[in-house]
Amino acid sequence: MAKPLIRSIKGTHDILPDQSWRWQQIENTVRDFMRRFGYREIRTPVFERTELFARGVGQETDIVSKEMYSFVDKSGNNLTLKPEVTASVIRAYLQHNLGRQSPMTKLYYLDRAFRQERPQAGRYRQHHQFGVEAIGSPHPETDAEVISIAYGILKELGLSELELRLNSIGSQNSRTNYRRALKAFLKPHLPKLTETSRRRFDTNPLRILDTKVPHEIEILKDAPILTDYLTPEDAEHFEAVKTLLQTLGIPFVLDSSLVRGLDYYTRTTFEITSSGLGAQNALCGGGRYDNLVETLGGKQTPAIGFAAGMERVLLALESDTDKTPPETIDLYFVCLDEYARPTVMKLTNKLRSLGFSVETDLLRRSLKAQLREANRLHARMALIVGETEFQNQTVQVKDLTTAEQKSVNWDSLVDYISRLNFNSE
RNA sequence: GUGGGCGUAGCUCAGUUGGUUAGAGCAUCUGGUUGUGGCCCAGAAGGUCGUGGGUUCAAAUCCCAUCGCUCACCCCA
Repeated sequence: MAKPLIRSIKGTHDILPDQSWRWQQIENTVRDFMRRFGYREIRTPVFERTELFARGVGQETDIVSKEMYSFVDKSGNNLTLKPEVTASVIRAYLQHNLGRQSPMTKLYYLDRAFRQERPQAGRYRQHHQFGVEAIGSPHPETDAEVISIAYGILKELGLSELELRLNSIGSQNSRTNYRRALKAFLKPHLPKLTETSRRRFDTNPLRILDTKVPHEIEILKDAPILTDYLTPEDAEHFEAVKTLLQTLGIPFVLDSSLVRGLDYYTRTTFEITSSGLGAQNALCGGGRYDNLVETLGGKQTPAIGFAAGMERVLLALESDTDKTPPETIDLYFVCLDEYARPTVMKLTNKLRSLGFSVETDLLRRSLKAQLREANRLHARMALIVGETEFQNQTVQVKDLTTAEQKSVNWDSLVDYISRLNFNSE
């Protein structure tokens, strides 16, 4: 009767020491990139009032209507593990009046999101994202800056085979025009459409463009194109974004079917995909959301942002290269004598406080076992204290690459080690 | 929610048409003379063959169920 093991929740994963160094690498790159672009970190709680997402992301979206982890707490509050982070960031922006401090607010985050979908390659129930929100400017330079951050980070992380897909879904007026045209076009085809598409015909016809059903894609080939229905202002904005991207040397392809599943988007939408990622090939998605701040109770404030999926970045990187972690330590302190242990601990901590990475044996194992361990950890030097050394107050310092060994007094050990140059590999 | 594939040691996998003590490599541990790592050699430890039923003299192997993992649809990071 073995006790049943408790496993991690489906669609969630432990990040073990073998992998965590990769995550740190990405996080460091992101943070440094954001610093250079002048974005400051914001951290928001893992859960929020359910209403925030219902209002912000949109009641009709799949995310809100069927994928959220929602629950009622002991006080009767309706709460939800955040399924995306933009709504939380804007909530915080409004709650703390960040817009009053300066007319332009540039924020970034490293966070997690939760959605109860069926897991598959590149899609998990808990996933990690990094992203930015640039709040306050309606101008195309902001769009270009945000896109260039997304593109730049992915490039800097070492990804190739990237494709930036770009579209404009226009403002409210453009979409009203287009919706009318699209519905007129689709009406005669209605009987041939799938049930979901027929439902969307009434609730959200633009989402029909997202279909992956072959015969629907065929029908939609002749559908009116949204960018043809943009108001002059929206068209001008879109042109400016494209020109800026060209100036910045960022290649893109136009994709008029790029609608995206969150209701708050306006004007510019974009996605960066990576080939060789399987079905979930979007590394990053984002766009402008000029009405969200107002929807959440603030005054009309234009904004744009993106979110990138860290798990997918990792997947894409692995198919690119497979580097091994650069794990190595400076010193391994071998102790063979029971009475010497306190002294060895003291010297070890002394060296650690000076910045050296030092390991010691915690299992009271044999000399042979300890040296084997030192070797496995790729220690540069082994320090050995046995009965003789303890009595003489010395340490054997052994270079593990050359096997040379030297006796050094306790008093001069720190000096001796400090003089060694560990940094020249 | 719908479909496909897969579940044998920590990891990667063998396992003949059901047949007796279920194997290998890597990793781990201990030794190869008394206090010196890597390479090599020897040995050890580690598995209720995902779980539960069924068929059979006999099941890792066949059947059913269940759970888990995985991929795709859908959706999106």
